[in-house]
Amino acid sequence: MNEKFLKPYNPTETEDNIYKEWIDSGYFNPDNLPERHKTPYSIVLPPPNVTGTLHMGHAAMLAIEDILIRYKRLRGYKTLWIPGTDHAAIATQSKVEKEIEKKEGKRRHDIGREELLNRINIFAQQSHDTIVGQVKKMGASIDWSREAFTLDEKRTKAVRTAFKMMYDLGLIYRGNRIINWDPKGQTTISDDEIVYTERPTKIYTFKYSKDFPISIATTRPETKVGDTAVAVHPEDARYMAYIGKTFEVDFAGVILKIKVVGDIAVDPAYGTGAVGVTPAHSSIDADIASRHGLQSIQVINEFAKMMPNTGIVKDLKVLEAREKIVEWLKENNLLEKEEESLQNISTAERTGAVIEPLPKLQWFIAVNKKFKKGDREVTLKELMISAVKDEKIKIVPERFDKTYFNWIDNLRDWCISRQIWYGHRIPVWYKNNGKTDEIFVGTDAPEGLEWKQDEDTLDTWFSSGLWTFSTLGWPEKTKDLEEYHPNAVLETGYDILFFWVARMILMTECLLDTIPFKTIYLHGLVRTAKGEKMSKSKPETNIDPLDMIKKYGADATRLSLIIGNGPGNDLKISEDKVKGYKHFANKIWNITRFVLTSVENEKIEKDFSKYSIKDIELIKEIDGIISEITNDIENFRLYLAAEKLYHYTWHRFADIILEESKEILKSGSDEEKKSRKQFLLHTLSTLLITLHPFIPYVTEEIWKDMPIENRGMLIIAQWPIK
RNA sequence: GCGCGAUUAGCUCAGUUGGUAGAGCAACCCAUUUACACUGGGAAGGUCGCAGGUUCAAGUCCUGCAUCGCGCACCA
Repeated sequence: MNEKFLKPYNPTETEDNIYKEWIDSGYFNPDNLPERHKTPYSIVLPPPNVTGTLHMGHAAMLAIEDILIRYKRLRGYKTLWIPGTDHAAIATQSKVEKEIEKKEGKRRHDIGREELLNRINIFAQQSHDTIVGQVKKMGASIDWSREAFTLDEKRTKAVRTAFKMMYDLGLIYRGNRIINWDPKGQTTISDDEIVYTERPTKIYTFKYSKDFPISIATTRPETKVGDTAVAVHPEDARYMAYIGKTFEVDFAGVILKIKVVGDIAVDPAYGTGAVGVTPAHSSIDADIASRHGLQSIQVINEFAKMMPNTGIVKDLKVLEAREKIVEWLKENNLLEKEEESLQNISTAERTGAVIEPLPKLQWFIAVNKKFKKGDREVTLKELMISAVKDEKIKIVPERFDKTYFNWIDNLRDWCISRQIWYGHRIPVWYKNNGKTDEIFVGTDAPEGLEWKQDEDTLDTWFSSGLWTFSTLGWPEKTKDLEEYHPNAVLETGYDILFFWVARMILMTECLLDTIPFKTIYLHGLVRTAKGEKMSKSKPETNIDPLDMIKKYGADATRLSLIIGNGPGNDLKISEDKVKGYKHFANKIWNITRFVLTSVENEKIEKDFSKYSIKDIELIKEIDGIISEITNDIENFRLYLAAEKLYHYTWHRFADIILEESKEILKSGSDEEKKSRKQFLLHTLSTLLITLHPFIPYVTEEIWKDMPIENRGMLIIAQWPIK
C-alpha cells in the first residue's frame, strides 16, 4: 500500500496536482475523449461578470455544472462545458469609473472615451484572470481551449450579425419613447434593471388654478409643469361635461393648456377619479397622450433638473422643485389635501439612483410585432411562450414556469441602447447629406469618411443572449454548432431567469429557429447562516469560496453546496457545514487504507462471480443504491444522490460492512475471504466512480492506487450501470 | 392586487406515486493507540404553522387562515 494513506488526506497538497493531471490528459476537451464517448452533451458556463471575484453563488453553480458534466462523461457522453466571462457593460464601467473618481477625482468625460476604455480593459483582464483561477480551484472540468468572452472578436461578429438580422426582420427599431433614465449613471436602462424600493411619500391633491373645475392628485408635483391634459373615465358623471374642453391656466409661472380627455385607463373610484397627464415623464401618461393626440412637453433633463421652460422652478433639482411647487400651491390656496403614503420607487440596480422617466430616441427590440418566420407570422413573445409551453424546454423546478409566463405577459419592448462606452458599439452608421439622414446597418463600417457610428453601446444582455451559440462559432456554420447546439442543460440562478434565460430563448428562436437548451436548471441564492444575502458591503458575513477551499478542500466545499439544497431553493451556508464534509473526504481516504491493507495483494478480477451468499446480498444492496442515485441525478436531484452516497459510504460500508469484514478476513473460509476481498475492492471502486462527480479530487487521488488492470484515469472511468 | 415559495428534532433541511416521522450538524452518555478522534457505540429530542375536508389511512391531496421570504404589476 502506498505510504500516502498513512497520513490524513491533505487536499491542499493534492488538488493542484490533480487538476494539472486532468488538464494534461486533455479530457476536458471532448475532441480528446476515447472512442466510446459518442453522444454529445453540452453545457455553457453562465459567464461571470468581469467585475471582481467569484462568490459562493458562483461556487455552487460550478459545483452543480461540474457534477452534471463529470457524471455524463463517466456515462460515456461526449461532454463539452464551455467557459467564458461577461464584459457586463454598465456594471464594469461604473465600477472602474467609481475607482477613478475616488483615486483621481476625475469623471468619465475628463478622461475621454479611448482612455477610459483602456483602463476598463486592464481591469477586466485582471478580473478575468482571477476568475479563471477560481474556476480551476473548484475543480471544474471545463474546456479551456474553447474559452470565450462576450466582448471578444468572435462574439463581436455574432452580435453585429444578430443586430443586422433582427433589424432586417423589422424587430429592431429606433424610436422616441419614454425610457428609464439613470441620472447618476447617465444612461438608459431596461425595465428589468430597475429595483423597486418602498419609501414613504406624500400624495398632494390640488387644482391647477382657482377656476379649474377638476382636482387631481400626485406624488410628483414638480412634473405638473409639463401637464397637457387631465384624463377622466369617459362615463364619469362628475366630469363628463368637461371632456373635450381645453383650459388655459397659469401654473407656477407656466402657462399650461390642459385638455380634459376621457380614457378608460382611468379608474373613477381611485383618488379624485382624475389624472393629470404628463406625457413626457410617465409611460402610462404617454400612452394616454398618444391615444388622444396630446402634446408632450419635457420639463426635466438628464441631470434630474428642471428645464428652462418651468417657470418658478427652473434649474432646480427635482426634489427642490417639488417643495417649491407645494409651497406655491399652499400660498395660492390650491392645495386641498396632503396625505402620507407608501410608494414603490424605481431605482437603478447598479447606481441606486432614482429613475427619471424621460422621452428619448433609443433602439428597441419589438416583442409584440408580427414577423415572418417560415410560412407563418409570429411575435417574439409568442416564440418565447411556445418554447416552454410546448415543452421543448423544461424548467427545473417546474414552478418557475409560472414566473416565466407572468414576466412575458408584462413584457414591453426591450430598450437595448445604453449611453455608456464599455460594450458593443451599436453597428449603425449615419450620414447627413445636408438634407436627409442616411442610415447604414451592418457588420462592418460602410465605406466613406462621412459616415459616423452611433455613439451608444448595446445592453450587455444582448450579447449574453447569444451565448449558447456565439460560443460555438455562430454565425459561421461550425461543426461545434452542429454537434453541441441546442445545449443539453442551462444551469443558472433563478434571479436571472428574465435578464438572461428568457433573452437567450428570444434570440435563439429568432436567429436560429430553435431552442438554446433542452432543460433549464435553476439554483437558488447562497445565503449566510442567518439567511442574509452575502454582500460586499458586509465582508464579515461573507464566506469566500477560495478561503473554504484553502481550509477544507474543494471537495468539501462542493459537497456543502450540494447537500441539503434542492433546485430553486436558497441555501444557507456556514463554515461548520463545509468543515463537516472535510471529514468525509478523510473518511474515504481511511476506508481505502483499510481496504487496501486488508485485501493484501488481491487484484480486482473483472468477472469475479463466486461471491458468498452474504456478499451477493450486499452486492444487491449497492446495486439498488446505484440505480437510485443514477435516477436521482438524471432527474436533477443531486442533493439526494450525494446524500445517499455519503450515507452508504460512511454508515453502511464503513461502520457496518468493514467492521464485519474484520471477522471474516480473520476466521472465514478461503472462499469467504476471497469473496469478501473482491467485494471490498469492487464496492470501493464503484463508490469512487459514483462519488467522483461530487468529490473529484480525493476520488481521483485514491484511484491511482486501486489494484485494477489498465486502470486509466478516474475522470473517464465507466459508470457502474449501462 | 396577482403569483410563487417556506413553515417537520436546538440548527440546516430530506421525506419522489397518501401506508406507523428521517438525515447531517450541535448538545448528552459511554468507549480510547481501533483503518480513521477528521473515530465507534448508545440514548434523548417532533401533537410535521393553525382550522376544516376527502380517505380504511394525510407531513403528503383539497379548502380557508396565519406568519416569514420572494417575484411581478399598480403606484393619480
